[in-house]
Amino acid sequence: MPELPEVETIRQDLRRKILDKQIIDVQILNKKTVQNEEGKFLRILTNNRIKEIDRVGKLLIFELNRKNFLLAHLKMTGQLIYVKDKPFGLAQGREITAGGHSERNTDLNLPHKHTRVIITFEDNAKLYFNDLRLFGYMKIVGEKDKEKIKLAFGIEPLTKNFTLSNFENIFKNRKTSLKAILLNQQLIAGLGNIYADEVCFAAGVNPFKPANELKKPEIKKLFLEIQKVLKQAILSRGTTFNNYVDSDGNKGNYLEHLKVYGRADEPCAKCKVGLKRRKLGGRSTVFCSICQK
DNA sequence: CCTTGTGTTCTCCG
DNA sequence: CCGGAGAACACAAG
Repeated sequence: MPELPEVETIRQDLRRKILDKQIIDVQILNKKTVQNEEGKFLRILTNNRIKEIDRVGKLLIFELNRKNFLLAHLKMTGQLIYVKDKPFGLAQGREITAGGHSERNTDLNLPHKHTRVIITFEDNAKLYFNDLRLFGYMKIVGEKDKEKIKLAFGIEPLTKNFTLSNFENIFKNRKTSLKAILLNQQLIAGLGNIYADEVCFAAGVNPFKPANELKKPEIKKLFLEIQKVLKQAILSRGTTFNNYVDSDGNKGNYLEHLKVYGRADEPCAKCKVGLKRRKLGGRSTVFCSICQK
C-alpha cells in the first residue's frame, strides 16, 4: 500500500541511482502491466535516459528525453527495486552488506514470478517492477497527457500550494465524510487508508464526521497533522504493513509509529480505551470513539 | 470472507 | 432533464 511517503522515498532514492543513465534493454514479462502497445513502449524506452523523477500523489513520473514521460503507479502491491550489476558468481542482489536498520523482506533473487517489467541500464544495473496483484501499471505518455494527468490531482500536501485557506475551501459545501475527503486524490493528493486514519487520530477528529460540520480549529489541526504525519513518515522511509519495500528491497520504519491503522481493539494510545473498527466507503477504518469526536 | 487505489458506473437530489 | 455529488461497484490474487 504505497502512499505518498512510500512513493516519495522511492523517488528520492531512485533519483540518486538511475538519473541520466542510458537504458540499454527493456523486458516486458507481463503485458497487462504495460498500458502502451508493447512495441511502442520498448522503442521509446530503449536507448533513452531518465532526466528527472517527479511525483504527483502516489504516481511516479519519469521524465525521458524527447518529451516522453514514463508513468509508474504501484497501486497496492507494486514494487520498484534497483539492483546493481552482480559481481561474478553471486546471485543478483545478494552482495548487499548487512547492517542497515531496516529488515529485508523481499526475495532479491530477481526476477521472480511477480516481476512484470525489467529495465536494464548501461552499467547493467536493473530496475525491476514487481507486482503481485497486477493492479499497478507503467505507461508512456507525451507532455500534453502528462500535464492533463497532473492537473487532475488535488493539492500536494507538502508543497507551498497547501495553504490553510486552500484546505478550508475543500470542506465547504461538502456533506461527505472527512475521511472520504482525505482519500479523494482530486482534492488532496497522496493520502491512502493508512495515513488518512493516522491523520484523523492525530487531529482528534472522527473520520465519519461530515465535511461541512467541521469547525475551523478542527480543520486547522488536520491541516497541521497532515504535514506532520507525512513528513515523519518520509523520515522513517514509509510504512511496511504487508508488501511495501523501498528501491533497495528494505522495509519502511513507520509501522511502529502507527497509532490506529491495523490496531482495532487495541487500547488507544491516548485514553487506553479499545479502538473501534468500522467500514467507511468500503474501507476499513480504525479510530478512537473517545478521542475523536 | 478479508485486504486497497482508482476508474467507471449508478443513484440521488435540486 | 441536466449537472454534480456521492456512493457503489469492478478489478486483482492470496
